[in-house]
Amino acid sequence: MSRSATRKRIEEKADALFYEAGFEATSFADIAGAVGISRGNFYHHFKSKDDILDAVIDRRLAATQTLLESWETDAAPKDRIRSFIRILITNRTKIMAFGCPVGTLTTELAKLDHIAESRAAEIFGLFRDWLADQFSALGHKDDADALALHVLARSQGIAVMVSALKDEAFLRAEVSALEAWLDRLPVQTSTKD
Amino acid sequence: MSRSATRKRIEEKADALFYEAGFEATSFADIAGAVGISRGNFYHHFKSKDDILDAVIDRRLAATQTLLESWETDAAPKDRIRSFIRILITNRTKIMAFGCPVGTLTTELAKLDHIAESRAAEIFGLFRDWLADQFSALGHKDDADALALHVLARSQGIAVMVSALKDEAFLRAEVSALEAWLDRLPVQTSTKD
DNA sequence: TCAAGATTAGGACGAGCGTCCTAATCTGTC
DNA sequence: GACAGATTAGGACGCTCGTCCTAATCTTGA
Repeated sequence: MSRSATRKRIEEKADALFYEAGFEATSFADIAGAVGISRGNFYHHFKSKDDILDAVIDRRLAATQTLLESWETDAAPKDRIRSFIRILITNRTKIMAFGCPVGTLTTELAKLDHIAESRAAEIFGLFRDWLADQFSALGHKDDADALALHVLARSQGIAVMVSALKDEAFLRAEVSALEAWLDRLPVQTSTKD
Repeated sequence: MSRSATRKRIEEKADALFYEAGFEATSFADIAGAVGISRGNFYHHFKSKDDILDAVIDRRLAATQTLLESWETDAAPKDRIRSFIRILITNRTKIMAFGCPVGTLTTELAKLDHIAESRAAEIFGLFRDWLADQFSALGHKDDADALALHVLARSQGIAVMVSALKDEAFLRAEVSALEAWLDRLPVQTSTKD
């Protein structure tokens, strides 16, 4: 198999395992077993475990970019923000089992005092900036960033609690509450210009 | 040193290390080094690593009970809930570095598929029930539990985001927003009886 | 004082970890 | 068809893990 194809398959499986079992708890043997290659073959593609983590974070950054761009088709900013909130519903099964992939990875890397922590947190940065753009478009130029962080925090809180409670009704109730908050948010048309 | 005193010291250090480095990443050698005893001596006090985890969870359950009881001195239910919210301010340094001890432990144990996950989640249960009692006292009998979970989720979200952002200003802003939400919550005096 | 039990230190154990090396196999080019 | 380089499998490495064992030391009560 070609170098790039194998690399990609390793990244896919590593991504899933880091999410479902955690970075520390996932061994080379686990990834190799999932991919179906030998342990030794690994170092032809990645020179260390941290190297795989970097690739996984790159992957997630790219996937996030693609996701955000796909929502640009929603004309109204509020609908775009709603698309973000709705991830919780779309991915509810995985979130109930393993939490949010972004939040849980940054949390784990923070405890491990891992150099890649800040890069993992950049995924939050993408969501943050994109959400802030939407709130700006709603006329909330001054507090766009604060509103973006508020939505992120609310979403993270729901993810943490639903993975602890394993309660889908709670998830749906809190998502509805967050959407209601968004609906109540006044749309300010620019007074100047 | 007496058996109980050494046990207690082990529990204290294990508790701190599980919080700051994670359960999986903390080894017996780490705990032994922190306590100042030999590795081998461990098994006179705890028969396995899971056994220490159980003791740490017991410790946290008891500490949570004590904390909740200490807030019973606040006469008004809203002040009691405010005491809960203010943990985020009080423990801000540790939360910024390591997240919430309850949320991060349950998240890690969920990924590890560890038997103790449900016991760790019981700590959330204590906060949940206590908060629900306070909302009931405010006259929100029907949605007391939902309101309790809402406050828990908001707090968890703040903890996750602040540990990713390392931004105390964000923490304070979100705590203020949550307190403002609490202030706006109508106090309903019972209509029957 | 001395026996009995509690507590301790230190190391052995098998297994698994991340890493690295070597040799075999595959793939594509002249 | 043969050679060169890419790709692979498999195992060795040094280390650390959780666990367990044994022997030494301390504490306590008769």
